[in-house]
Amino acid sequence: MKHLEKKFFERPALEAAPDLLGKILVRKTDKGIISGRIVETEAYVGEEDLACHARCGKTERNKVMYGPAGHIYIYLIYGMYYNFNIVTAKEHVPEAVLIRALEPIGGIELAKKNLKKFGRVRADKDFMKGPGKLCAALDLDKSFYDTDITSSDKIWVEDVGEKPEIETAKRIGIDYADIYRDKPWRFTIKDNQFVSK
DNA sequence: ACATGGATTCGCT
DNA sequence: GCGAATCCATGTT
Repeated sequence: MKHLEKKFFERPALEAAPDLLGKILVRKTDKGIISGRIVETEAYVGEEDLACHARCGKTERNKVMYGPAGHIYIYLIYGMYYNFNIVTAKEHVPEAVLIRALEPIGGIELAKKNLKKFGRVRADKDFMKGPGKLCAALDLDKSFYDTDITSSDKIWVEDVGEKPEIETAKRIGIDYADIYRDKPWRFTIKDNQFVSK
């Protein structure tokens, strides 16, 4: 097992997003370790991509996307859920990969406890399915904004050498994005039950 | 200062 | 399938 290095993220999101499928996301808390296999990602590709938060240029909220690859872009959406992204490409190029779903591997009881603490979300078998629940289960919040995932000891990605069969689909929840809403920039592991709808 | 709306999820119809 | 919950960045008074 090796941790993904900065080099992995220093390329276009459209290449890094499908490559992250089958990798293991590991979250180390003071109460224990939670891990899961990445089964669903989406690519957000720069200012031209109308679904990307960088579509209106650099702002206080999205500035980390303009920074170095491998840093975490996490933000609150709809007042109650966090979304977890990893910045890709190079500095000044605002691209990122959204992690949408994990297949639980380790620390499942701890993850369910985190969800329960979060309150609004049920801790059922789909507890890492969907970006909001995923962040709640992993106890991720704004304090991880701009964390370097390639050097942090609290969260990292491991390469287990798996090459899953990949499917592409349209992205979710971006109906406003005009022609970009139909781009096949969502990547999933084929036939995996933990992929969200 | 205030109004607006979003890369979501749940629960009810 | 639709509305509510609910925060904060952003754009407009």
